[in-house]
Amino acid sequence: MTGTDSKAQQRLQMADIARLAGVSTSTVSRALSGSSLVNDETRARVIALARSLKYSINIGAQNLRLKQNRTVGVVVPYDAATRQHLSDPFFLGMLGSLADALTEQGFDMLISRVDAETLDAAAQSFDSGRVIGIILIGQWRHHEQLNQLAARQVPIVVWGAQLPQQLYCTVGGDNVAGGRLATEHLLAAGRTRIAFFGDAKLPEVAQRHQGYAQALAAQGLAPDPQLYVAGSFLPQGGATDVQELLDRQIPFDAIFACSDLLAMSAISALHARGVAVPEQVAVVGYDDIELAAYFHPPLTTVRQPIRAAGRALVASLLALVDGAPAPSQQLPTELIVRASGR
Amino acid sequence: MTGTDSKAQQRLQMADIARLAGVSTSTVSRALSGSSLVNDETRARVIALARSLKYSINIGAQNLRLKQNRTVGVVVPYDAATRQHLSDPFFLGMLGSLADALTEQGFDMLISRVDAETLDAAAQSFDSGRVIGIILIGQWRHHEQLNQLAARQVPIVVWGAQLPQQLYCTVGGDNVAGGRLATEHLLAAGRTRIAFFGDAKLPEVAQRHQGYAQALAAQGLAPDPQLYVAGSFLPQGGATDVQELLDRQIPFDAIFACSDLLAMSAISALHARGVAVPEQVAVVGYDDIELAAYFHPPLTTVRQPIRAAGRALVASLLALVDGAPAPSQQLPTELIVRASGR
DNA sequence: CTATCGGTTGCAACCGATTGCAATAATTTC
DNA sequence: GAAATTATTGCAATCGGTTGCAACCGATAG
Repeated sequence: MTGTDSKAQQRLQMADIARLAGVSTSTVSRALSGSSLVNDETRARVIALARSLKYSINIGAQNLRLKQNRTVGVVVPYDAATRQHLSDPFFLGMLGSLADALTEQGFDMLISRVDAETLDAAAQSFDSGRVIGIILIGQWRHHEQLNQLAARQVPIVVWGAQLPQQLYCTVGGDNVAGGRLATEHLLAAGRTRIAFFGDAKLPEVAQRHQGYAQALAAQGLAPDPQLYVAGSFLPQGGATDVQELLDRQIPFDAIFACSDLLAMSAISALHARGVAVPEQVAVVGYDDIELAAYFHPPLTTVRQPIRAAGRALVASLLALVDGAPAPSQQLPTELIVRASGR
Repeated sequence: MTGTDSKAQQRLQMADIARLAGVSTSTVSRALSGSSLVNDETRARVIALARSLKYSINIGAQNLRLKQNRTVGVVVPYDAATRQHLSDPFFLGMLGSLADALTEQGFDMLISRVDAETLDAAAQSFDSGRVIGIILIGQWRHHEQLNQLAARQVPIVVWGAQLPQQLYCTVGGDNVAGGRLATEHLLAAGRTRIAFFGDAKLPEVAQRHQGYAQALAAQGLAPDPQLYVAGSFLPQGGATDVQELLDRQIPFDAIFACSDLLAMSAISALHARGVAVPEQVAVVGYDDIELAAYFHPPLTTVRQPIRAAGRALVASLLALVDGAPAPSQQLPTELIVRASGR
């Protein structure tokens, strides 16, 4: 049996402290909450006793009575069909940043991996009063479901792209600008056949592609559909994408990859085929994960503002919970120039 | 204000469903829990009503009444001094694996980042009844504190190395074997000056070093202290380690790095200095993160059994919670041979 | 010596669920 | 047709805290 019930071992509770201190639970409660309605001497005695016994107030009971809650749900959708992890270090960074921002505000973080197809299940933790709101990392293709949740008044903030007719609040990087910056950099390096790696069915990628197209257009170039490769976000994605281009003998002199992982595996595949990076093919990634600077060659990439993102997501969610409006926002992205994109 | 209190918007509760269905809360409770004490027709009506209103039982209240709890705390210690993330993808993998294992068993996962120095704070979520037990990733140097928690009967399972006089339960890879496998592989490739990258103050690393020494000894070699470099686990760690060896002009023809991240950044630094990998210096990593296979050159590494680890950690914790003994265990590690170690 | 007052404390109701037990209605048995 | 049995349902206590209100204390004032 999965032992979740009481079991023999009694947990210490307020009544125990009260008995040992020779006062009522009311007094203990007041003493521990710092109410001015208790004698200083009594308070000191109670607090000392509680501390020495490592007594800690039962948060469940307290929340129930006070109708409050300081837990936020963080949902990471995953693809149940392939049972694949979101193995991108970018996600860990985001998770860490959220954890920092939430801790800073005194909130706990309940993580759930939710089958991307039944996103509705995520809201259950809200309906059951488990969490006061939900932060969702990775909007993927669930625009419609997210709208429904928002319409149901579920406080929810999503990391991703801002879309038309969107009822929910998003916080995201400026993907169009990111795509433009990356592409402009490659163009400035004299590259013209720039391959685009990323699945434009995902809103964020679509926006990056838009920036890519803008930058090309500014040089009087049109995106070549042959250079668009909608590989997956899996690590091996970049490698298979490269292979596809080479196999189909499509000439290219640069790659803009929609994640650093993609860029790294692409570079690795190029090396394996004897193609020099950046001499023959320049590569720009996206995210600026920590390893990017220590890759070979060091990765030129578009930095996502992870720390700011965590704070912004949390701030927006708390605003929503308070009934305040939380407008979607875009955080600035920045091109980090290293060797791979030259 | 951080909006955590009730607010105007009333949450639906059982009494509401009861009123709308024209029955008492007792009946609603029984209907929803599938008790045989309600008329089938009534149950159907109540369930339909609850579903259509998206009513979900308040878990806090239910837990209080039933004295149960299906939440597990996952603690990731971090270094408050440097405020640095654990940016290793290995951690994300572990987190994902834990999430899977816990979800499978119907448990929720509460994540906290705890200042590594005040690990005791982690136990607070247990003392307050928030979680039924704690899984800690990364034992670092907190052996003593962990022992104290275990002595206090806090159900806790740690991912890490098994140490003498240890009161708490650990689940870990077989680090000695891992270190031995890696080193044997390098020796078999004809390397003899094998540098060791990793801080042996960490128990897991110490064991890997032990395996390393064993493998050397089997060939009649002794570890050269000059080849031991206790760099940090940060991504740039490998780079600085390499630099140190080169600067001090210590000859070496191989590196055994205690994480793939370390290995990758070391390789990258070697490339930058014009040292060919694996021709001049062979490198073996540790963890087998997903990117390892797509690195250039593809990384030879010791695979940590992440999926099994998640399941084992959860199983041990649940055993502990049930009052059953949970012996520490070591999971087998495996050498994954790719190009970097040849 | 009694009324008043500020400082402390405890009683009891309540948060939203669950469940033993009693009450009621429906059904069976004699 | 009355008694006994069974099927449903609701009442009220309970989980571990919090808090309005009343009670109590010694002390000061009149």
